[in-house]
Amino acid sequence: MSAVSIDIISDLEARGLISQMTSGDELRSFLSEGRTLYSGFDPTAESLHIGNLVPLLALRRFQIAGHRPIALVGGATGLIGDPSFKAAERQLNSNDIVAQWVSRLKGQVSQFLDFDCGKNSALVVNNLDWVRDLNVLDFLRDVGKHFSVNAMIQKDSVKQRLEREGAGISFTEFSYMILQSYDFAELYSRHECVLQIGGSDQWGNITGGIDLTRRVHRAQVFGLTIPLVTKADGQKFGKTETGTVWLDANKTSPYAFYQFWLNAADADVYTFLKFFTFLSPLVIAEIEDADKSAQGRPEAQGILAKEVTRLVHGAEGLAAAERISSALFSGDLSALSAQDCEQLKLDGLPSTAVSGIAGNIVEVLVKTGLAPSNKMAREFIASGAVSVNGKKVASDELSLTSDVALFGKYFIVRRGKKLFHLVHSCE
RNA sequence: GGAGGGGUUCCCGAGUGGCUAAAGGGAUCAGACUGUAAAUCUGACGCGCGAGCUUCGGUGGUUCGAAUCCACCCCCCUCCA
Repeated sequence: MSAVSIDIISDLEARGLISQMTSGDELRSFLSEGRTLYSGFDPTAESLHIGNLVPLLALRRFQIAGHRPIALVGGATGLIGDPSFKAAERQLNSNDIVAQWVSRLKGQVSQFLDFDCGKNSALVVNNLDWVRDLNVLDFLRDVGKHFSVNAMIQKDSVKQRLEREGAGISFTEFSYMILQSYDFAELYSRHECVLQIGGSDQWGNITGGIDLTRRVHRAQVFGLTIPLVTKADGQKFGKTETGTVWLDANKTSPYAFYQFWLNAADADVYTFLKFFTFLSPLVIAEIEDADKSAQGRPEAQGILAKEVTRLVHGAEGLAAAERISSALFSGDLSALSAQDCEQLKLDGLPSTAVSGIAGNIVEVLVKTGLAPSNKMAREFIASGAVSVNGKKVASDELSLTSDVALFGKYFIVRRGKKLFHLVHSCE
């Protein structure tokens, strides 16, 4: 491979994306030529979530810098379950389910990488392809022999499971590290893959792979980990009231996705820009300076939401998200066309179909989940928190009838500042 | 196996016969202020329009009346063996 122009390590450093790496200076000079690297994604759900985005985008960053990324989908490791820093043993998923998830993740992972750019075109692989036919005796003799249990039980990632009483760890999960290590060695011999990246919880598994590759192939390979995304207020990143923020548009709509980023705290937003966008650290610093000297609303959240939504859901997904957002939050729903209303539903605004007359506002609030009970619904109305089609609801007696509907059939019900629900009659 | 302590509304945690749907704090939600922020302030926070109804590990009991007393059972923690 040829020399590369971008010093990827410096870029990652400037973004705060490096947690740990093996032999730093050596790795840096090693990367002055185009190399092959990989990161793994285990199928633990039917979709990746925004936490997976950081290593995924890191692969992309390496690719842009001239290296060849391999996205490994863990069809084999996903059958075992990574115990790293997990408090308890995991439930095994069936072969069918995992296989299904693997094919979904392959698709998702692929949208972030370039598969047609010459020498550093990306690759997607499935470790089941080389683990499936491994036989137990060969595995124990050829691979297992290189691992010292004494060393394995020293790893931080499994320590609490070994020490905490009541938790425990099965042999199955304990073997996970070996399996992942084997991947690295295998990718080295198959594709000259010399670097593995991953979240900081993967350090133990990565160093395991480095050791194995050295022993089996007498080759030096490297590892680099990325910090976990944390929030300034100490809360867990990537969750909302409704749960995990997924990359799959069917699980988290582009609108909801966009809103998630738009609501990033000031204390987090510049870090997120560095982590989740390809804007240069310099540009991000400029944005930060501008926001600081200006008063009022900062620009950063808007830029972040725009960039990440476009990255994950494309220009169309972004357009939909922006359109819905401005319609809902401007309060002026009169600008919406009948088609827009239909579109809102498709774009992922939570919606409920009702037959005939939608009914009393209290019932509607409960039915749509905007209020947990009639009592609460009345309280929300009394405190002026509810509006229908942009008009504040003044009485519990309001009925949603066609004469107050948009285009005779749509009601955009709002509770509080940011919660919307589309009610539409279905005939 | 022996001795002690405990299980209260989402969480922590008061409450030891009526004034207790149950103090206080946290979380959450709403309103005001703002930037669809933060901080702050106000309010709500079992269900019911309401009279009222259902809650305090479980099941029975005492009582006009129990989260509070009694019996048995289940679970958790500490100390001893």
